[in-house]
Amino acid sequence: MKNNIKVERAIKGMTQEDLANKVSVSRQTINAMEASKYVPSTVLALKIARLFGKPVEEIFILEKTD
Amino acid sequence: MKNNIKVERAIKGMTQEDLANKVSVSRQTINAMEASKYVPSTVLALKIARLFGKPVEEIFILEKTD
DNA sequence: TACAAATGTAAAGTTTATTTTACATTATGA
DNA sequence: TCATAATGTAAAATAAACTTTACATTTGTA
Repeated sequence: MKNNIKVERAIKGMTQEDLANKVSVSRQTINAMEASKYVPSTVLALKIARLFGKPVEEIFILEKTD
Repeated sequence: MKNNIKVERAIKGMTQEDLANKVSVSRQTINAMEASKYVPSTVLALKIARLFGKPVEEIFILEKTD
């Protein structure tokens, strides 16, 4: 699975820390997510999508290997 | 977070095991998810939503406590 | 009723998400 | 250039997802 968090965050002009605070996770979690180092929970995905005003499917994209 | 998996599964006429096989998890994982015993990963949520032909947000719903 | 399928549940184990702390590197603005 | 903000990264610890095995209960149906 890949994601567009970095792009959406840039559109909103937010830092990783800003986003982390808004969705109540650590900055490292955001950083690792942007680097696709792990798959976030559905709660986190829903919060991020809601914050960015886009559907989950537009931000998190399944890949063939998933 | 709550979810409508049980309802959507009934609409499709699938058993927990059917669904488990389709999204490559164990039947117990589906059973526990339906009982909201834990929050699934985003990959799993995307697979389930795709299978049901509905957006993630229609199947997984954030609550105030999230 | 009886049998089978479906569901519920539980415990132990493995894997993975997330936190915390800490430091190094990179960008940016005065 | 200097200072500071932002980002990258890493290791250790904790929490949570998910698996496997196993059994009990419920439900549908012949």
